Amino acid sequence: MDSRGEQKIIDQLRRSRLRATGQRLAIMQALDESFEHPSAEDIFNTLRKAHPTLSLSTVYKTLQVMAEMGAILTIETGIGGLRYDGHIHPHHHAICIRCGKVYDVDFDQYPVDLNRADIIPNFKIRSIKVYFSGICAVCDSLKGKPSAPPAGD
Amino acid sequence: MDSRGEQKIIDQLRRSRLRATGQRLAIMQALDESFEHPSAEDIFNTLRKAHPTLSLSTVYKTLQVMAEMGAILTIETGIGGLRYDGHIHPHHHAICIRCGKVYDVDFDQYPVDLNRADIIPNFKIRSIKVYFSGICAVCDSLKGKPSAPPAGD
DNA sequence: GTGCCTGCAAAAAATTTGCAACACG
DNA sequence: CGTGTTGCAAATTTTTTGCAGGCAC
Repeated sequence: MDSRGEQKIIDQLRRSRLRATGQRLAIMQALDESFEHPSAEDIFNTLRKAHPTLSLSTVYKTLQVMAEMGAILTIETGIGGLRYDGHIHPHHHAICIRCGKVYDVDFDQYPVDLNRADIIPNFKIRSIKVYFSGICAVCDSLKGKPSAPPAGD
Repeated sequence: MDSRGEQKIIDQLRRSRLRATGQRLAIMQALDESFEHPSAEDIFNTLRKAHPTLSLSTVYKTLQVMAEMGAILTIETGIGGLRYDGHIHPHHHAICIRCGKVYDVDFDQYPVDLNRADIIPNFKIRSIKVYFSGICAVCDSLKGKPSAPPAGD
């Protein structure tokens, strides 16, 4: 493992007084290489061949720690559990409410103001998330129209 | 129950070819009257006195149906489960990642373009959600700084 | 009446926790 | 070597499902 940011991750962990363990580097690398917005279980399954002793609960704990550090992003799909994104440059996500797949949306395609620390008095904003929720092309081609006109949710 | 929109809700259900049952009206009314962004269980607990036979699974099913109709909004907090909002005028949400409380943010305070059906080719957008995630005033006053500088998540 | 809905209980899914053994620094 | 981490299993939390009876239309 020596994806573009191994040392950067180690430094980031150290700065947070956390140890740079093999599990953490493996999980970070898996996220770095995936563009599928994997769940904790996805990551676990990806890594279990190369790391047979890795446990699912370690994956959960590690993802939590990294999200708290700001090293990765969490994506709430509203379908099933949380998903994770190792690519933290500003961008948005489009989530299919039928199949749960998550697509990236360029920030430049839908720019928003990221420096608005004062939206709510005394609320310390750590991130602004924009989700486009709807039906993806694949699902839309599979089924007919829903009974009610799409809106909300 | 005759909050401002009982008949409107019945019509909305009918339009979706759904039956207007007492449970559905009660749940809708509870959402209409709450500004706490309740969870399914919150709603269940609110209604159980007046509706002793109401079941939690009915609450889940009803909320799901209403979200699909676009009659209510779902809020993914990333902490615990889904939360619901009966007030569907355009607005955003700020979520405290420590206590899970959800605050409303005026749309005018942070306007975004809601008519961008073309962000992703062939993706049918049903809603655009903007979440501000961070630490609310109450939680911030309770604890000192975290070990790492806030960012991401 | 007919078929959609509900309630109940049980199952599934998603995540957290306690604790002894282990390894990073 | 001491303390943060891990792995394992069990516990929680959140949501879904199957099915018989009930109610809206």
